[in-house]
Amino acid sequence: MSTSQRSTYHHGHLRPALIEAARALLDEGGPAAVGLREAARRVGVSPTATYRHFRDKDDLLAAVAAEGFREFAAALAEAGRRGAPLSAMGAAYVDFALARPGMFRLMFSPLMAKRELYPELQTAADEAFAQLRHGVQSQAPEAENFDAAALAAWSLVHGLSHLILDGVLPAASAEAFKGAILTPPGKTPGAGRARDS
Amino acid sequence: MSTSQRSTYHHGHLRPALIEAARALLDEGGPAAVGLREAARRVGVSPTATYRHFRDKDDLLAAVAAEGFREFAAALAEAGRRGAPLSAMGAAYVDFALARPGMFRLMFSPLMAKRELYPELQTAADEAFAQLRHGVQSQAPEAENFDAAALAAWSLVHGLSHLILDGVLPAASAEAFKGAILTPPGKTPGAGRARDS
DNA sequence: TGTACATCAGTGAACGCGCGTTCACTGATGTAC
DNA sequence: TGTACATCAGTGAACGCGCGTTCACTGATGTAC
Repeated sequence: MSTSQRSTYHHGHLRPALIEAARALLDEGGPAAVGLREAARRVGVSPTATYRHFRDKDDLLAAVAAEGFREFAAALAEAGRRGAPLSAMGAAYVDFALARPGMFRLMFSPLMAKRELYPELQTAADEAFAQLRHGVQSQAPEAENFDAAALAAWSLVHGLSHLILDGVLPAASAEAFKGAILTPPGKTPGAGRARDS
Repeated sequence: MSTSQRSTYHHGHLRPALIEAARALLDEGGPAAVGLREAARRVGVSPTATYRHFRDKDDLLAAVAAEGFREFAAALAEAGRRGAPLSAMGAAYVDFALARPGMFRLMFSPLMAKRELYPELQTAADEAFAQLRHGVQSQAPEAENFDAAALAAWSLVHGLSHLILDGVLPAASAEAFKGAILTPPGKTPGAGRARDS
C-alpha cells in the first residue's frame, strides 16, 4: 500500500509523505492508530528514516495537528464571512468534527497541553481560535462580557461535536440536533442559554 | 504495590478489586493506561484470572464506566435538588470532569458507541442523562423545543469540560471561566472577562 | 571540467517493552448422600 | 458425620503482536577548487 513507489534511494518528499500517511491512519483509526512504524511502512521507507524529519512521534503528530488547525481555521473563516450568521460558523465547526473525527480528536488531544513545544501547532491553533472569537465579536459587538459569550459559543459547538462523535447521541439524529440548536428560534444564537429557549 | 496481600489461593473479591485497580490506573494515566495485565498485577493475581470475571478488556472497562456514570448521576442529582438553579447542575458536571479526568474520558470514550453490549453501562449512563434532562425541565418547563434546550445545556457544559481537560484553556482560569458562563445573566456575577493565553 | 570530499537521507538489525488472549493445568470449596 | 466428587477460581507458560527508539552503516548529492 505504499502511496509512492520509489525507484531512487532518496525519497525526495519524505516529510510531507509521512504526514499524509499519518493523516490516513488518523482517518482510519483515530489518534491511537497513528504510529511512526506504520506511517513509514506505508510510505515504503524504513522506520528509522522517520527520525531524519521528526524528532519523535509527538513531533509528527504535532505537524499533522497543525495542518488540521490550518484547515479548520480556513473552514471557520469561510463560514464566517461578512454578514453570515454566527450559526453558520457553529455549523462549520461541527461539520468539521463529524467529517474528520480522527483529525478533530488529535487536534483536541492531550497534545494541545504541550503545544508550546510545537510553535507551528501553537500558531495554527491560535489562528483557528481567533476565527471563533472574531465570529462571535461580529455578532455580539456590544458585550462587555464578550469573552464569556465567545467561550459559551465555543463550548456549545465543541460539546455537541464530542457528544455526537463519541456516539452518545445517535448519529442518525446528529443533523437534526445540530439544526435545532444552531438555528436560533428568535434571533441571537451564540450564547446558547438553555433557559430562554 | 498490590492493594491486598492474599494468603489464600482464592482471592475472594477479585472482581471489585480489579475494578478498583482499573480506576486507579484511570486516575493515573487515563483510559489508555488501563490494561488487564497491569490491573491483575496490582491486585496480585495472574493475568489469566481476569477472564474468570470479565469477558475481555472492554468488559472490564464497561464495568468501570458504569460505576462512573452511577456516581456522576448521583452528583448531578445532588446538585439539582429542589430549587437549585440549573447552573448548579452545570457546575457539578464540570466539577466531576475536572476532578476525575480519566473517568470522565472513559465515560465519553468510543466505548459509549457500543454501550448496548453492556447493559449495566447502558442503564447507568441513561440514568445520568435523565438527571440532566430533569434538571433542565425543572428550570424551563414551558419549552416546546425542550429537547433542544436540554441538549444545548448539555453541550455547553460538556464542551467546557473537554476544553479545560484537554488543556486548550489554561487550567488556572478554569474556575473563572466556569463562573462566567454558568452563572445566569440575571444574577450578574463578576461581569465576565476571560482571556485565552 | 573534473574530482575530492563533506554532508545529507536513507538502510537493517536489534533493544526492550507491554499488551490481550489461549491453553492445559491445579488448588480450594461446597454439596449430596 | 464423613466422604466422594463436581464445580469454581485461580496458576504458569506461551502465542503473536506492534510499538518507539538507538546503533553503526551506506548510498546519493552538492560544492569548492
